[in-house]
Amino acid sequence: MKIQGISTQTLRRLPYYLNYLVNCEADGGYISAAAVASALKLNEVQVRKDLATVCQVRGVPKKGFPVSDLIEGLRDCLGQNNVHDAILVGAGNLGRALLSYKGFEQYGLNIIAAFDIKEGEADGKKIFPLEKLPDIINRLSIKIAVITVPGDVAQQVCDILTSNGILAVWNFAPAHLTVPDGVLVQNENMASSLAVLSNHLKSRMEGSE
Amino acid sequence: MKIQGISTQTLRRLPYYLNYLVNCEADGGYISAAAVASALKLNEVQVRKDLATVCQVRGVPKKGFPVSDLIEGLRDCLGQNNVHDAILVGAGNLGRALLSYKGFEQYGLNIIAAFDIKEGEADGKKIFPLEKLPDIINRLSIKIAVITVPGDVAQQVCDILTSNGILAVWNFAPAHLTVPDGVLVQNENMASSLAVLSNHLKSRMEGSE
DNA sequence: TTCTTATCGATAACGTTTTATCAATTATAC
DNA sequence: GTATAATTGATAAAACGTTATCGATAAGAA
Repeated sequence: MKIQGISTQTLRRLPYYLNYLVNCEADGGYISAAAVASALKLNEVQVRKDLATVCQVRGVPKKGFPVSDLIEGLRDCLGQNNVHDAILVGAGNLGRALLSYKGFEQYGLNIIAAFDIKEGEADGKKIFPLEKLPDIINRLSIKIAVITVPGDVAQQVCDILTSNGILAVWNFAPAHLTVPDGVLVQNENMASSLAVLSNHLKSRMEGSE
Repeated sequence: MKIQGISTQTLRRLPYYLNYLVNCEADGGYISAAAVASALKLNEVQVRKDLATVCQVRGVPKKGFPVSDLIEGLRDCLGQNNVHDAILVGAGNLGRALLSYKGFEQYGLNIIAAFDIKEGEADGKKIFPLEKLPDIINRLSIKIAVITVPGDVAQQVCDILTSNGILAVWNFAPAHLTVPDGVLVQNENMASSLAVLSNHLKSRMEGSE
C-alpha cells in the first residue's frame, strides 16, 4: 500500500492542521474545511485537497469532516503514532541546544545518542566519540540523524552516516549536502529563514522612508 | 529604490550562494553560474536568475561573475552588512537554547534581551518579565522578535509584540499566528520539517518491505 | 585581426501549486 | 415529504517556479 506522493508543501501544512484540530475538538465532532481555512489563513480548497490527500475520511455535506478521524489520519501520516529513534552529531552550541529541547518526542522523534569529535556530556547525556557512530547506528538500526556540526565538516559526517544506513538527515549545518539516492536531506537552515525576515524588514524600512 | 519582489524561494537560496562563494574565493576572482550550480546541485539557469535578481552585477561572457561583487551584493541583500537588534520571548527549553547559540550574530541578528513570565537568568543574560516588553521595544525601537513560547500563548504574545511596533516575527512556536498587514511571520516549525522526514522514512520502509 | 568557444541574458516551454467555479449531496427546517 | 442552504468533491483556470533553448557577447587562441 503506497501512500506515496504527498507533496512537501502539503506535508509541511499537516502539523498546523493537527495542532488546530487537537485544540478545537469541542465542536460536536465535525468541522468544515472553511472553518479550518479561516483559522489558519489558508485557502478553503487547499484545505480540502490536503485533507483528501492525507486520509480517506469523507467529508459530509452540511457538516464537514469528523474531527477525530482527521486527527487519527494526520497522526498516522505524520508518524506520530510510532516514535522514531534518532542520533545527533555535533554537540556544539546548537547541538546541545537541541539535545536539551524536550519537544521532539512529542512529534515522534527520540534522540537516543549524541556524537562529537570530543567526548563529553550534555544535559545528562553522554556524548560519544565519532568512531562509535557506525557501531551504534547498525546495532540499533537507526534511520534518522540530526547534523549540527560546523558547515565545513558536514558533508564528511553525512557520508559516514549514509554509508551506515541512515535514510533521513535533518541538517542544521549551513551547507549543501550530497547524498545517495533514496536518502532525504531536510535542511533546517536558520540563515535561510533569517534571509526572508531581513529582506522583509529591509523593504518595509525603505518603503516607509 | 524598491528592491521589492524577491521570491521567498530565491531568498532562501541566497545564504547557500553566499556560503559557497565565501569559501571558494580562491579562483582568480570570477566564477561561472554553471560552477555554482553544480556545487550546490541547482539548475544553472536558476542560479543566473537568482543572482540577477539580487544584484546588478553583470556576468562576463567566458569568465563568469566577479565573486567579490556577488558576495557584496548578497550580504547587502541579506542585511548582513548591518546588524539588527532583536528580542526573544519565551525562555523555556528552546528559548534558552537559542539564547546560548552564538551563531545568529554572524547572520546579522543580535538578540539583546529575553523575556518570560517568570524572571530569571540564562546564559549570563537577564530574563525580563513580560511587563517590561513594551517599554524596551519602544525605547530601543526593536523591529524583530523571536517567539519561543508554548503554542497556546503564542498568539497572545504576538499581539503584544505587533501592537508595540514589531515588524518581523520569527516564530518557533507550533502555532499559526495572525498578524496585522505589513508584519511578517517566519515560521520555523520543527514539526513541519519532521513531517517531511517521517513521511519519507515511512514510504521508504514500506517500499522496501 | 579573425575565429572559436564558453558564458551570459532573454524568452519560451514546462510542471507544480494555488485558487476559482460549479454541480452533487445531504442535514436541517418547515 | 419537500425545500433550503451549507458543504463537499471534481474540474478548470490562474499564478508561480523551474528548466530548456538560443542568439548575443566577449575572452583567448591562432
